[in-house]
Amino acid sequence: MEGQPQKLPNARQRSQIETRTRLLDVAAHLFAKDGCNKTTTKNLASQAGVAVGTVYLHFGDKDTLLQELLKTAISHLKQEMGKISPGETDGFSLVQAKMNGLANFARRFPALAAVLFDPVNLASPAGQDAANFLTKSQENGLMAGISAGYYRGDLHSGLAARALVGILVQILGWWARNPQAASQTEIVEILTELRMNGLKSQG
Amino acid sequence: MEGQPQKLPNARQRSQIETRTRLLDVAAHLFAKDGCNKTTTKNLASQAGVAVGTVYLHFGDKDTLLQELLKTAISHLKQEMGKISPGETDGFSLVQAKMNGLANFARRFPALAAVLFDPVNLASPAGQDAANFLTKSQENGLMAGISAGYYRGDLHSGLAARALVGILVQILGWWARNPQAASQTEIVEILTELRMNGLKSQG
Amino acid sequence: MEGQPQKLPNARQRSQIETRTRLLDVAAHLFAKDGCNKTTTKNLASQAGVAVGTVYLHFGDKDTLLQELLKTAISHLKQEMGKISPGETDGFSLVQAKMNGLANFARRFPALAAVLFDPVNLASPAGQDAANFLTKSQENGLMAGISAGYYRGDLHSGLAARALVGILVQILGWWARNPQAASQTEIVEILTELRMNGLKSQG
Amino acid sequence: MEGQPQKLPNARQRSQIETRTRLLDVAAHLFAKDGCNKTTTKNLASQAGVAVGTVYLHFGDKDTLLQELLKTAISHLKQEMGKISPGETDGFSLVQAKMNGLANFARRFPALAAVLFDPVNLASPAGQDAANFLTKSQENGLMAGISAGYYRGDLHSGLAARALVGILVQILGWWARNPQAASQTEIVEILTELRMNGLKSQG
DNA sequence: TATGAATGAGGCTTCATTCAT
DNA sequence: GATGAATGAAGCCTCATTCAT
Repeated sequence: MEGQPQKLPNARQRSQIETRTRLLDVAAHLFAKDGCNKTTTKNLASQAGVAVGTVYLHFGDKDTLLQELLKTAISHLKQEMGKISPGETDGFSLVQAKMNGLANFARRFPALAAVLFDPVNLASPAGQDAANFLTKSQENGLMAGISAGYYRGDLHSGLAARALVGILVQILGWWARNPQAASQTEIVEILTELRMNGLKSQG
Repeated sequence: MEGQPQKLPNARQRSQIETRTRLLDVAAHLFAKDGCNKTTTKNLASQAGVAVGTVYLHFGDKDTLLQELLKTAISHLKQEMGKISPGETDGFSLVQAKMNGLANFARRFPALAAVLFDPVNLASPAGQDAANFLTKSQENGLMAGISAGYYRGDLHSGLAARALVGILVQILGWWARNPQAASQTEIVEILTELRMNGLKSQG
Repeated sequence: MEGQPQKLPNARQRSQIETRTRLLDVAAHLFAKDGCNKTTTKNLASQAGVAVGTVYLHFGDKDTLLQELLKTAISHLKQEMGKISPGETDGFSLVQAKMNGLANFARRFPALAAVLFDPVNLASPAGQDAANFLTKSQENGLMAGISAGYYRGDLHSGLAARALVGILVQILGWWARNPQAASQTEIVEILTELRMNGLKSQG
Repeated sequence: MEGQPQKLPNARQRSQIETRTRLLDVAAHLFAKDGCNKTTTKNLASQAGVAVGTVYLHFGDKDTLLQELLKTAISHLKQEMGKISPGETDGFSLVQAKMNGLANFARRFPALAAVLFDPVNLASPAGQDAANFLTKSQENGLMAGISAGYYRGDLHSGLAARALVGILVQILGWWARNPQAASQTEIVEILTELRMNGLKSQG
């Protein structure tokens, strides 16, 4: 090995443990850019500097790779949401903090966010868990808000949760792909306002 | 002749326009059920009781067929929206009427609605027009509302329009596929409320 | 009929007997421009202002249509060659007269010439007759020339005939498609010279 | 293992380069026999003992495969022509040597010659390079001959080159497909004679 | 672990031809 | 004779996946 001429670092030169990580990383970026369906495993492999077979060695199939990606995304999202001060109990502040957590996730992991907030992925079999998590956590938040009196008691929480996920997918998925198109403040503001006050003027 | 076994009347016996209509109808249902990408032209043709070539005779290619479908959907949607009484000027009532128009469309043309409110279709080249129409009409509504003072003047209308489209796609697309899962009243209510008051309790 | 509004003359308005002629004419031009294989029967029919079925009514299939075209071409060619004065007995003058006859044909019927001198057509089953005619007539001319002492007695006439056909296909087929690129005089000269003296300088 | 039935070594056991070579070889023979258009990729693959995908793995598409074939043919042809003694300066001998080089190529690589001297291929987009090479090299030879005084100064070299290519396509293309129908001597003789003296008797 | 040539089912599209009107 | 919607075999190409090295 020491006799080898200098090369750009490729898969062999890097730690094997890194391979899996790099594959996930490259996959996140390609899936974010072109979508999972339009990203071929061959392209993914070559971008990652490994052979196609290696992808299958690590993930079994493309679907599992997507699942892993979504799992990772959810994990980072949870971590971000976990940073919210538990003292936050005021309705508006709490929602704002949550929306900020979501936006933080999208800003820090734009590729993962683009993959997570991609309706195609959420609708695929591999995305069931992620979709359920998003819907459930929205629904839980809503139900907690109802219990606490922040939200109307007659709210159809399932339906509302669905709508909220739609907003997140549309806004955060877009923002993750176009971070320069809006500031985090704007994103958090629209998400919070829409949830708390709708669009109506504060008359 | 009398000895011949009964034959189903084949496509050649049916009129051209009937075939085209049937193809659009079958395509709408298949695209609604499985998505455009997972619907093969062969399957579409056989479900419609015609040969593959017939699909291409009528639509040139799959993309054009999708476009036709979306055009039809938009046309029905516009028609439904056109029924709104022009006297409706009150903010809440107007929004409610609009949401009801959308829901009417989804109820009356569930397959077309499922195709129209499918993010994959809206993101495809064939869906550009439809996507633009949806976004523009949301944005126009928002700007009219701002002018009329119903909505906050500092609303980032592009961002808000995006969010609203996300809600429609999520709620109406889902409802079109699962009409039994919610009543039209519930759908209209959540759409209207979310837009006018957000989710917070009317305290 | 008299009550009909004026229309561009289409198949119905023209004599039915003309239909066949028009089909042959349009086919000649399309085959000349794009080749037989790239000309679809649908396109042919629409250019001729008739329905696809009509093509099949008149010619049975595409191959037969090509055959008819080649037959017509050969017929015109023969007619042109028949104009050569039977008194022409001198070797050079005779060849020149023949080459001029060929060039006349190509000039007067450029589309037919382009179809006839198209190697793809000559190689197709439908072109066997035409190919044989061309080769045979070249060979006959050569053998006559040999008998008359104008050509070398040890000439491999089959081989030479093949070469001559190659020249005709290449030169006349090209000229038929690009009549402006060379004058008839130049065409006749090169064909005659090549045959009589080769390319060698007259030293 | 010993219980396993004997298997033909499949493509996977063979080296990449071997497969590519075999594909080119089989393609050359099929294209020579039936023409490129009538050779299906499926048939090509099965004749080569590989799956369809393998063809596309190696060549991207059918056109590129044809190009490779033509490139190879030109390369062999150039090699053959390169063997001509540079001392050959006499007009007749030089032409004879060149014609012999061409015939050597056709004799040694009959399939490639049949593909190269196929007017359909030369007219296709993939054949542009090859067609240009053939025409150009004929034209160069002619212009050199004119300079050296071997050919008439008033020769329309573009037209003459066209005629010469026509002869080569017709004679060598045919001979490559029917090697038994004429001896190399005959081929070289007719090509040389036609070019140097035409067909007339040496009176 | 890693490789990457090979696989082959399956998708989209074309077009010569038919046949009921 | 004429029509033209319909047919369907067949072609080209893609890409997730496998497996011998």
